Amino acid sequence: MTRDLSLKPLQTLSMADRVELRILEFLKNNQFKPGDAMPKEIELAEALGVSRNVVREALGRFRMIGMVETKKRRGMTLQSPDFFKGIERLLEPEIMADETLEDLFQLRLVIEMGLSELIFLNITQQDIEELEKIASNPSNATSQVFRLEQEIEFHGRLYEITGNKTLYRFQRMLLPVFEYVIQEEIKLGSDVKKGQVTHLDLVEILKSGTPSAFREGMYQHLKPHFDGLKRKQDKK
Amino acid sequence: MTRDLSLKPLQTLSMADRVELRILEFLKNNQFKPGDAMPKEIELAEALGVSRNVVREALGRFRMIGMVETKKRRGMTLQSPDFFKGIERLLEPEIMADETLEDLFQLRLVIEMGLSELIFLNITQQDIEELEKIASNPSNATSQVFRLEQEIEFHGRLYEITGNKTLYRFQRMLLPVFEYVIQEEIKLGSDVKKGQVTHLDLVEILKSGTPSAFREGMYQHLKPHFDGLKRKQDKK
DNA sequence: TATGCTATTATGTACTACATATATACAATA
DNA sequence: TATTGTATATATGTAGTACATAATAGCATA
Repeated sequence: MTRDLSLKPLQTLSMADRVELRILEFLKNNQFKPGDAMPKEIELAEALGVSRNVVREALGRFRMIGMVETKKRRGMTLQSPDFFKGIERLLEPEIMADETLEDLFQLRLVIEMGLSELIFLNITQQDIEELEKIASNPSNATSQVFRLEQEIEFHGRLYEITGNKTLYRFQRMLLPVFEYVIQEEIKLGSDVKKGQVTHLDLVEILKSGTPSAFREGMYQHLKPHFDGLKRKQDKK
Repeated sequence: MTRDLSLKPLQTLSMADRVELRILEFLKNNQFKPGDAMPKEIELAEALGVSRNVVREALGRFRMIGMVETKKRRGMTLQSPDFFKGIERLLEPEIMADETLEDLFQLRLVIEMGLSELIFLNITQQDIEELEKIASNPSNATSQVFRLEQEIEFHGRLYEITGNKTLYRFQRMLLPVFEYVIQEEIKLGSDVKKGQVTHLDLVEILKSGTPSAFREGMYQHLKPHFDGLKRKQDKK
């Protein structure tokens, strides 16, 4: 008879981990808000009974996402985090596992399909004109490189229009992944077709259409990518 | 005459920053892949001509997103990053700026609206049955707390069905924000109405409908939240 | 008033020493 | 032989000290 031996994961947290939690707790309990000044590293270290080293390691994580800002003599201040700031630099498609790449590629498609409501909520006449200008650029017809550039510019503008900075940063972060995956697809010989619905078509919908219609248009525009997903799925 | 004095931001990167870049470059150039063993801390420090301290600070950032894993005597190995692992712990709505909270709340709505294609691509008969079971739970009728629980369980299952781990983790990460924002809304007295389309309605669409129909259903289901966005927008 | 100097101070970096955990090998035991 | 115990080597984890660096504030100076 074999019993289940999975007793306990028993993950002992490192000092830095625990310090991280304690600092977070401290900030919450004392109702720190963005802009507030934080205690000095030494004070934290002494209060927690650990070396300044460990405190710095914990603080480094906060710094990484912009949650604390440090200036030389002035000390540290709490800030509203910018989650993607730190990650952006480390996102190297070449190093990542294929599954993660695939996940992020899909995530981008998902978000793009969901933007519609926010866009219609915030778009101005000027936005539409600018989008039209981008979409009308004849570079579209020439090389594949230029087409990719326009692709990025057009869709980037859509994110900007939402007025959601976090969202915008998020898509900026995903850009390298997107490009990388596309390039790999091209290398593997699958021809990346253009969708039936062009950027200009999308602009037309923005002029007089509904969020719902825009979603459908966007789906058609992205259809080649969705078809790609479908093919991969069928293989399994 | 006033000239433009904005010469240069002149952001001097810290040692740790530069070490971070160098290590990343090193990994890329040598085609490191997830699972590969990395050089020891001391080796890196000596090779780069910096203290082990600085190397550790840089490595700490990699560790934070699970990009390197360290074991005691064995050293470090490169892994595929899990971006949200490190961030998850630090995401404390109480501390964040309202704008960021609002951004993340919107982001969740956006993703939810965009899930449709992935769901239809992956859903199984069993998934549908489980969703129906969740949606049929009578707790729905009772307290607001139970309703929120079901809400989380139902939507969480939708993410799982996509088979996209990154996406699933992402929504898990956003959960506290979502709950927090909802609670704040309730405190402020705005009655959080239920959408016209219920979870059971959504299940029906999954049974025989199309991705497009599901998107529209989801919009109706989330409509109270979108209306909330609209109200805020109108105030400006 | 504007500039230059100086002292102060909190973070940034370096270095050393030791603690801790674990892979590996080998011995001991049944 | 297979399992368990023991020893050792080793890379990371933590501590502590010292100094470098940058930025603030105050005062002095032109």
